[in-house]
Amino acid sequence: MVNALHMLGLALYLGRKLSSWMSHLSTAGYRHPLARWKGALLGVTLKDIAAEAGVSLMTVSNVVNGKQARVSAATRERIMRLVKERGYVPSASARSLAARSSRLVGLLVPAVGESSLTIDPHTVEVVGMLERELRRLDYHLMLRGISRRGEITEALRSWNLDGAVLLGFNDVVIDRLTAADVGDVALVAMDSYSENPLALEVRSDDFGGAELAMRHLVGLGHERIAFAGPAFSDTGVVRQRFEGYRKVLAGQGIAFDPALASEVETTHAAGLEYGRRLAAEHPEVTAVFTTADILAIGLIEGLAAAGRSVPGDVSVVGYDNADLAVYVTPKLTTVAQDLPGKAAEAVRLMMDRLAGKDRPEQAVSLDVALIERGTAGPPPVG
Amino acid sequence: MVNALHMLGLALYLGRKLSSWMSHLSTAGYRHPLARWKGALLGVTLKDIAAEAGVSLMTVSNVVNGKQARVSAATRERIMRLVKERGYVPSASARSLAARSSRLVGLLVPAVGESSLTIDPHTVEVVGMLERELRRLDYHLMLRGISRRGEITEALRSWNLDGAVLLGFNDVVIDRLTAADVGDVALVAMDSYSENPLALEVRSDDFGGAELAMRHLVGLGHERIAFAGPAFSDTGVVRQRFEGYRKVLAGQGIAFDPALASEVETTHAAGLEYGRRLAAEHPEVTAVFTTADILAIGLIEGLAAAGRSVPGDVSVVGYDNADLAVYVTPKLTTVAQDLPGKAAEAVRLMMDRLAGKDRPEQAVSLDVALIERGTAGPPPVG
DNA sequence: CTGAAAGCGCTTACAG
DNA sequence: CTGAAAGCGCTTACAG
Repeated sequence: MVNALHMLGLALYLGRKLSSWMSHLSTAGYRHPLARWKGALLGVTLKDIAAEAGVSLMTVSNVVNGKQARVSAATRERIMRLVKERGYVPSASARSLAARSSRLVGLLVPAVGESSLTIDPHTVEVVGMLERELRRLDYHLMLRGISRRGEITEALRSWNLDGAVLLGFNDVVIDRLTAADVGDVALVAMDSYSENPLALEVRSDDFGGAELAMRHLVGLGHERIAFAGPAFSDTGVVRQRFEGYRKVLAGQGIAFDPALASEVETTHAAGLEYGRRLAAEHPEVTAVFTTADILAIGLIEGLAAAGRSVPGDVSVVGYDNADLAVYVTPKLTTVAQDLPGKAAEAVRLMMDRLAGKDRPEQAVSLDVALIERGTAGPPPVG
Repeated sequence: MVNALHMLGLALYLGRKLSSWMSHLSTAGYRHPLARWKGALLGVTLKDIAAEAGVSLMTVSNVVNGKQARVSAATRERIMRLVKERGYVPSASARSLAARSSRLVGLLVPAVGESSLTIDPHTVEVVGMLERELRRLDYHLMLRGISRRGEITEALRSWNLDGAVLLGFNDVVIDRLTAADVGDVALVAMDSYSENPLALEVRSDDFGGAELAMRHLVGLGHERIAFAGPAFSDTGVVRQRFEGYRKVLAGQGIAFDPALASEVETTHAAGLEYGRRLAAEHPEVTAVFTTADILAIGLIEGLAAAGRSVPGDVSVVGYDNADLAVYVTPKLTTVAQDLPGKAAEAVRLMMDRLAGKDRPEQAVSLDVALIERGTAGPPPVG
């Protein structure tokens, strides 16, 4: 039943096409019909439009591409109408092959082996914004998980990408990219502190964000302040935040205690476990600066499980100002990044590069802001 | 400084290429060098490999595409080595143009005008899983926001997509798709209840999910149960859940009270506002079934603000089992969908269709499960 | 097992 | 303002 309907729809659609199809057959000689089935279905090409309009391919091409100066207003009108009527859509692969540009931008995201892409909420927003900016500029976006190093190059090459955004890679991965890998793709590395001149860099002021959080905590009167984040000994975003933490500590004459800096994964579960441990092992700590909201929220729950309340006993500052931050009680004090700015700058840098401009000397660094809510207060008295 | 480094890298890379480039110039006559700059950079083609190996284009093509039977083991070896050495990556656009298939799948998501894609957490997971499945099958994924109806067709056509997944569209949008729009693209409509035979449908058992939630609530002893979700008068997912709600009510001999079914947006803020209103206007309500976790969490906060506790005074059941559900206190009782199953089925249907199999008679419907946590309990006594 | 020819649907770089 | 030719890098459908 359903299949019958399906076939009916197809048949109706094919009706229109059939006559031109038949005549094509007779003039061009027999070619296995199924071989060109798809072509026949999707089929309106520049050539078709040109034939109907009685002009050359070139003229239609010029009209479609808006090279107005090259075509008279009259023929332009006529062609535009035909294009609309026949539902002509240019073939992007043909364009990409013939022209220098594919108008295709890759969004490359790390993928761990066989597991699926884990795009954190923070990244998702950036993806959505990138897509919009790029769509406005008439670029298309290709989403690709990268599980082996060589896949980056493959991705750039095979689809002849004009640009690509690297989202969430370690600095070392960016560092290792060579000119042979990159070719002339306009490559933007987001949140990277790599010095690789082949990549354009857009990031937040991570060092400054940590300073903001720490100054707030210190201003509130805290002295025993812990730090929690993933892999902060590496270079990169987390390292910067760690350095910001240490700098404020040093500025206050507070000695850095390595026992108070913990490597904690960016998950709720890891945060929870860390909270329990912290309460047990370091009861002297009155505040924690974390590098992610989700970690902070887990931490707060872990602290609560150990009988320590936030912000009464311990103050907590998160990072990212995720939606999540206002769903929990008390609402999370956190550092907000300028996500729209990040996306916009990434696209701007890419387009500048594509337009042949020189790479800027400095990486683009976006401002951050402290959002004071309910999880940071003065330390408990006594 | 940075620019100098950049140039240096480029120069080093170009070194290798330069000699073949020069000879090409002299034999082929002068062509504006910059015109072919990009080609020169990315440049290893089938032809290059064929020339180096001393065989024809076709032979290399056969090797690269794994048509083993057609090439002797010896030449295959030699060619494989060259391909590796020279870092040959096939041009996807050339393939797409020459062959019947682009190995490109579109991920089409509604975009409201100029605003950026809003991909809810639930959708993000599906995207990640789709990407992985598709990548394993050697397909690429194109992410595209759709703001006008015609853009669906444009997207399918311009990149000659083999398949596409429609994520988050209203049923009416799916309904209106014609064979001319779809062509022979393998189209999967996720979470759609459209009857359009041109789309393959994958969804959860939304009706059953509502039944599960409602039976739980009824079993706990509730009788005044409210329903909250967006646009449930439309067809589609939310409508199905609404019907499930009504069916259980009817089964229990409880009269449906339209005043207890509220149209509430799927946001925390809307949930919060709804919670306040519900507490004020319908103090008799002892339980609420909502169509989204985020709404449920807002609702719980609104209820709390009005002095009503969950689950003491009011029970709440969410939907989706978002990560969020366990971050709040008390943890959310909710209905979980089989997200990996959804992604896997979508890909399976698409591949079957691409392999020429008939469209299945039935839409694929995935099982749901009730996750009992802390927000649903017996109604207050008295 | 191997290859020469034609063509996919466009754009580029010209010449008129 | 308009168009004929060459070519982008592949695959298809053959013929040997």
